[in-house]
Amino acid sequence: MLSRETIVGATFQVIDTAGVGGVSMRAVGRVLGVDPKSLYNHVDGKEGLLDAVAEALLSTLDLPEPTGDLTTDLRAIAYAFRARALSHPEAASLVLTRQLSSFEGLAPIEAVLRILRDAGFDVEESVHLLRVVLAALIGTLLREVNAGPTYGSEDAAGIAERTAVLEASELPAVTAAASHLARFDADKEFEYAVELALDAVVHRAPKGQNQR
Amino acid sequence: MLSRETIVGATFQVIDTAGVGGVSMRAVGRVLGVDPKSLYNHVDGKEGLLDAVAEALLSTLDLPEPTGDLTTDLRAIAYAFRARALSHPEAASLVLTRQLSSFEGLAPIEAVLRILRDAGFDVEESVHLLRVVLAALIGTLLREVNAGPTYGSEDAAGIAERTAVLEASELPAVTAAASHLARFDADKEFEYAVELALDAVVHRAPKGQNQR
DNA sequence: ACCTGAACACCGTTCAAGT
DNA sequence: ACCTGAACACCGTTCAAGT
Repeated sequence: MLSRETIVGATFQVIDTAGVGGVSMRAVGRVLGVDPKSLYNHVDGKEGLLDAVAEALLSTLDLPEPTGDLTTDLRAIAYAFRARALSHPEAASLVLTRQLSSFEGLAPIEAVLRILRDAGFDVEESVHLLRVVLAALIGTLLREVNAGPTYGSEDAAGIAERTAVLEASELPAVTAAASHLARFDADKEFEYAVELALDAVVHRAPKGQNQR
Repeated sequence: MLSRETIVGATFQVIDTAGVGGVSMRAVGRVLGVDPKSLYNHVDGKEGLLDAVAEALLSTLDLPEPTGDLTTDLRAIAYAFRARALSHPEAASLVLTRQLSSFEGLAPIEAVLRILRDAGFDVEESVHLLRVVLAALIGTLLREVNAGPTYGSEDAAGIAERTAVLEASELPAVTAAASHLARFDADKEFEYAVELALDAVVHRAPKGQNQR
């Protein structure tokens, strides 16, 4: 018997081997040895299936226990989110890109709002901060998964080639920065982004609270 | 006679009426009254066509004249970028999402690096800042175009409905912030994001420079 | 240099009929 | 309640043949 769960599982299988672009009702049906049309009994078309995949990914995000320290707690959530998104790199763009309205997506939001509230932010500013920080996180992760492992810091030949291309532009600032632009260390970039975002949050925190 | 230019133009037509999802070689061919296979003489398949569209959008970004003031100049670029991305809202996700390697994409990068360099940042930090700020910008705009006009601040009924859904979650911090979470004013969110990012940049700027 | 006919191997989805 | 046959209206792309 078919079920929503097994269908989502089969979709992960397709995504892991053929990418999100490889997902089709027919491909998923093939994995399950079932007619693609049967899927419609459990899932709301292809869009609904992809939403279900994104939700499955988010729902297993385990939120770290809060310590009471603003930056420690926000940082922990950011890293947990990244770990989850990268657990199926090919599926990451789904979580990052879909407008999720399900309950699944609300737990992390609750966690972040609670931390900000405890740090003394008022509700309105908390929502703004939540949105900017999340956008920065998503933008950073999106670049990371788009760049792919090809863009790693290892591949010396690739770096040399990209440096050459950048220098060929003859734009002075680009040329001067070429060797840095050609390199991309995902871990370091993420760390830099998170620390910058945390700085910005702390910088706006009301005084006399527990953030330091 | 067909040309790359007319093909890209026809694709914009398709995108503006049917969204990115409506783009197909056949649909573009139909607009031009031409066999879809003919497109392959001017464009590298569908992927290449979408790249060309994104590049066309970026290439008409006109960069504001620098004034020499760090925040003024970065802010001007951010707003110019947004205006361009939103000029064809349905096409925005292409510019925001594609890994562009063309010359077109380098001009804005040159501009930003030059501003950061003039503010006294060293090359390595400039590249980091460029990447974080761009990621934040992209994340913010992606949300904006995904949310769509539906999520405007006008629609009182929609806001009420979303507030109710959020409150139904019974998560305390989400409930407390429900009325703010249900609202989304794209202009204000963008402004907040930009000012936060600029604060973060200024905060890291070497002293004794021209940023103030 | 450019266009297209023939051809191939794909898609998502509805709906009525079966169990 | 679930599965599927028949059917429809789509896709992207290659390659050889035409002008």
